[in-house]
Amino acid sequence: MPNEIDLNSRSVQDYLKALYKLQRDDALVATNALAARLQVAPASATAMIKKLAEAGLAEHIPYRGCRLTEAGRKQALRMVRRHRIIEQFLQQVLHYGWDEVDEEAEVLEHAVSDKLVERMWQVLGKPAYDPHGSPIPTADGQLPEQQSQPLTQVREGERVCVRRICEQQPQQLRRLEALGLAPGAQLILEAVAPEQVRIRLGGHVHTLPHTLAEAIQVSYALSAD
Amino acid sequence: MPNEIDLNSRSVQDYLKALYKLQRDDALVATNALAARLQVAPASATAMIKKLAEAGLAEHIPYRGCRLTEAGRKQALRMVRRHRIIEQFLQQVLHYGWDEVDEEAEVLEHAVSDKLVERMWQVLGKPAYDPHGSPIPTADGQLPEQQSQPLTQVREGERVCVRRICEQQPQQLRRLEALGLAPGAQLILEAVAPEQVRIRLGGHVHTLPHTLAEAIQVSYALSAD
DNA sequence: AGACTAATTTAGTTTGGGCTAAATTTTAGT
DNA sequence: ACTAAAATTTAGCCCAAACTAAATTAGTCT
Repeated sequence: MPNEIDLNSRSVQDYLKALYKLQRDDALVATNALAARLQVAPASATAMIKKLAEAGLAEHIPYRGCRLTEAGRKQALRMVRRHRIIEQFLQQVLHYGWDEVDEEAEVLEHAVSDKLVERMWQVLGKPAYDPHGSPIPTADGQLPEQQSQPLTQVREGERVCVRRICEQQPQQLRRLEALGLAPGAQLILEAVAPEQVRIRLGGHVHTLPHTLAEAIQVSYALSAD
Repeated sequence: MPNEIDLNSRSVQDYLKALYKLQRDDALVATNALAARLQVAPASATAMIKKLAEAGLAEHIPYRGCRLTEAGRKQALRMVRRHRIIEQFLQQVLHYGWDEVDEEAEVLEHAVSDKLVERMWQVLGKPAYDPHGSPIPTADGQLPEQQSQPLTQVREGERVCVRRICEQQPQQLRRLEALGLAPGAQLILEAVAPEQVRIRLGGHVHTLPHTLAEAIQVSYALSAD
């Protein structure tokens, strides 16, 4: 039943990854959203969606949208693993900066072999999380989830441990880095306002834009990893 | 005059590199030879040759063959540089073996950015030669040539220094490695027969097939690099 | 020189993945 | 409920780079 398709095709991989990133739970992803993400005309997205559905990688409900099947999700996770490992490798071994990493990884993830990815992962010490605290999917397609919530959801006055910084502009990342606000750091949430969030970190009080605070995932756990 | 062409296209890069490898001095390269090397139908090669000629990267003499222009040679050398640096990086940093390196580099050389290649080169210590002694073209497209000759051309009884091992099957490379016959090694040529070549290396005498001995470039210099 | 063979080029197709324009379906506003 | 706007799909096209089959040119042997 699942029709033939080239899983190694650059386009197929990009669509799967984009679909994975856009999908919230099992809601449908709009064709337009997918096309916008990939900088492609909506008609082109439709064409690819139909091919993915043919191949059993996605489910297509015409005029409503589409979502990944389990098989599709697995492939997508494979790409996410590649991407995260490559990014980390570029940073740690080749001394890339935050702002340079993503573009290069975007291309490389389609070119490296499984073997190369695993070698990089070994050289890095087989990490389960990348430097932002994002989990690295395992080679067999499992995603180690940690329980955490956005900093903006926490009660004021709570002491929390930073778990993860979700995808951000390089500039924002550098700002957090300068503050020492990285996975593992502890901080106290002082106040949440509609636009700003005030925190205490290492004896200093800082004010962050609300949108940035939303990307900071934290938990109440004391500090363990 | 030089018409537009995508220098970043995988195919274009492969054709340029193949042309460079096949070309001896400024002799013409046969269309068939090019097609065979790239595992492509002769007609496909013709089509690409015409595009390269259009773009000023090659010169095409219909029904006779083609050769690279200076511009084409420069691009080809850029690819050779990438290939050699990637191979060396895979070996030294990611612990690849001889037999695994080439396939991976063949794909990666089309995907990495100039920046990434230069970073790899730095991490490797900016080598001018790869582990076989093949020169790595410089970033601006110069090829550092060393004066050397095939082992089979040397007078019997001479003491020579190994400069370079030209492209060989992984199996042959491992054999030489086991003997300690690598660039920098010194040996004495004992005898050259039509099929076999006898050498003395590190106090032992070994016999090599003539074809393998041809791929060993040596010089009379005492040992300096 | 003539004629056969091998090499090369031309002509016409295919495939993947884009595109625009037009048709269709869904959604929202009154 | 009806209609206009927005989203989506269909239809038809383009381009790069491969292919096969047919036509052409070069080279060699007698």
